[in-house]
Amino acid sequence: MAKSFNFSEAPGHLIRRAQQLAVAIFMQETSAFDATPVQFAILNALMDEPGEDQITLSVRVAFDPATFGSVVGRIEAKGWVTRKADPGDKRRKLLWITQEGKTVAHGMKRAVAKAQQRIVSPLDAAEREQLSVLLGKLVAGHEQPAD
Amino acid sequence: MAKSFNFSEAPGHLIRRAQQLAVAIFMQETSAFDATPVQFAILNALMDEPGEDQITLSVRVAFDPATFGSVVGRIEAKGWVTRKADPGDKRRKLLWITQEGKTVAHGMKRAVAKAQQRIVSPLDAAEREQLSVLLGKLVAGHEQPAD
DNA sequence: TTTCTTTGATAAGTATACATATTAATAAGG
DNA sequence: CCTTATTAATATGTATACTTATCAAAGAAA
Repeated sequence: MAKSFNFSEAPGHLIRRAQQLAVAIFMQETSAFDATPVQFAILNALMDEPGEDQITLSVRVAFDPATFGSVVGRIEAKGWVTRKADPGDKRRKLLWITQEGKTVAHGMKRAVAKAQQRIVSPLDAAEREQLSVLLGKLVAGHEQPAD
Repeated sequence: MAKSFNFSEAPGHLIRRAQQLAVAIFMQETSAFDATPVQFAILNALMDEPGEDQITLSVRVAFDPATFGSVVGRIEAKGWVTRKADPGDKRRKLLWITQEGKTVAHGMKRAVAKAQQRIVSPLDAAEREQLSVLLGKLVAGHEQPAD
């Protein structure tokens, strides 16, 4: 006991376990749709900000830009989004959600909301609020500093 | 605003962001070693329970058994662990940490501990405790039930 | 303008995560 | 004892995540 690192109580381990659970629950609740959490997040973001370029959007949803392109390629292949070169800056590719993409995203909303509820279902209302605040503070605290 | 799902405040998103941060910080702090969080976790677990089989160990550290084998393959290639068939049950492969593996795991301990501290550094002592309790309750609450 | 730097995007390579299928071996039932 | 069900492990295929490299297009500086 003394020699090894106390793994199971480390914040990193708990966070990783929580992430596992969150993804698993999301996939269960949205199994009727052929979309991953990442794919839903992109569709969802594009409903608010149609015509955004990939980098800007990836930063906003906190996804790795390098991975982002391949994810977009997949949902583009499904016909949910369209990529168009920006006439003003030929480096940029602007993203637009299609009608079909909107239908999918809209159809998933209820299932996603239920998944989010299920994730925190072991906690009571006060605890859920606490957890959100703490995680929000944790994430925000690491955002700016070059730490 | 009304049409899209409020992504950024959803527990799933906050958990995912926290996980991103936790891994990034772990990798920064342990950059002097050629090991990932998963690889360290396996080495660490094997110091407590040498001679365990892969499935048992993967369950204990909450890793996917299918992925586990390939991870073990990589740290075996580095000479940190050894796989030996169980004479009593030829299906099972028992894992042993090598002296070299122990040296690596021991050398990483301080860096890993620092990483864990940095992860929760935006929170004060009371908040860290709260977060651990809440995440622990959340994870535990999803463990048994077939939900 | 010409060169230097930055930037959007993609490509390549490694490491996970997980579902599903397969194989070999063991356990259970009849 | 033999057929069936389970189980440990591996293999396959898809989907991320992130690093580094590369390319082309902009922008800035000289």
